Amino acid sequence: MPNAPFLSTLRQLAGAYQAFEAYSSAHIRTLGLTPAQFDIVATLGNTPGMPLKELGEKTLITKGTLTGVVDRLADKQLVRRTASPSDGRSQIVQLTPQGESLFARIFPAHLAHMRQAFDGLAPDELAAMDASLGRLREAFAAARGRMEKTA
Amino acid sequence: MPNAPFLSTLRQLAGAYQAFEAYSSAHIRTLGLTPAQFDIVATLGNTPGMPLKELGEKTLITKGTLTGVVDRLADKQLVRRTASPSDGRSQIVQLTPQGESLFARIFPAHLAHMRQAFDGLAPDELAAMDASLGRLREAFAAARGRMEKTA
DNA sequence: GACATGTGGTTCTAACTAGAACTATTATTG
DNA sequence: CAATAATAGTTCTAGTTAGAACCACATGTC
Repeated sequence: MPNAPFLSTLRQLAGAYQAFEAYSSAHIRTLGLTPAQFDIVATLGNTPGMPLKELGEKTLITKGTLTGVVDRLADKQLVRRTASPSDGRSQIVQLTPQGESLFARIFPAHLAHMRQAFDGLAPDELAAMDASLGRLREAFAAARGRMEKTA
Repeated sequence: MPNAPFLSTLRQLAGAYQAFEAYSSAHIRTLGLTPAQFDIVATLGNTPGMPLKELGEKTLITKGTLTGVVDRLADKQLVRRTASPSDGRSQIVQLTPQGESLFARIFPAHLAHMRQAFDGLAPDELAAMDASLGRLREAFAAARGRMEKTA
């Protein structure tokens, strides 16, 4: 076990993410959305809309999944699809008026809820976490790049 | 945006976890298992087996999900359920011989694969990440505790 | 020992998930 | 400009996911 110290880091990463997810999504569900749906509403808020492709990049949701999530939001009248004028393949997604008003109501509430979790953490500690996590992501991305080259 | 520095930390956390998941699961799939299935085989490896409850705690998989994942592993003859002698409600899960041999084959391979991602990271940097992630998880767990008390 | 309460697992539902195959449109290249 | 390759979305499949309702066994209390 001690000969693989990075395993501990992986467990911590999974544990921290899981704790975040549990804390965040419990609140989001009380607001009537799933985490993925909230993610999309939050990303579209205060924007004129964007193509599905861009939405997928920002929310880290892959395109096959995204179609279904957007479908359900459209069923709820929170979101609308329109054809892109510049690209015949592309669909622009934007909030409907109902979507906008939901965003205005729940986004600040969720922000406040998340802020509470950070109460005990000092700003410089946050900055250190930011940096650590960034390097961790870089490491995985770089390793993935090496892998794909080999394969 | 700058008035909520913790949002950046959340994005980094999600991004780092996603990158880890993508890197890890791409490899696991080439080994013929899903990430959840690998998690269970890895947890049961080198143990005499354990109740579903304990397996769920170690893998962070909730019990409703766990039943299905174990079912599929049992279908593949990698895992076996036996009734607990001490508790009539409890099911002990353990690797079959095929499961043991699969574990012996793929676990070291996956460990080596993961180790590559940490190539560029210094040991003290790893230790710092460990500590940061631990505090982050604590913060969410504490906040969740406060939430449940209020609700 | 009856009765209330708690706990381990399963089942059910609705949703998310990645990945692969597919369609339609756009870009590239000879 | 025709053939080819690339890209945006959708569809399909198999699996994971959380949460709630449920069942059977276990533990507490009186």
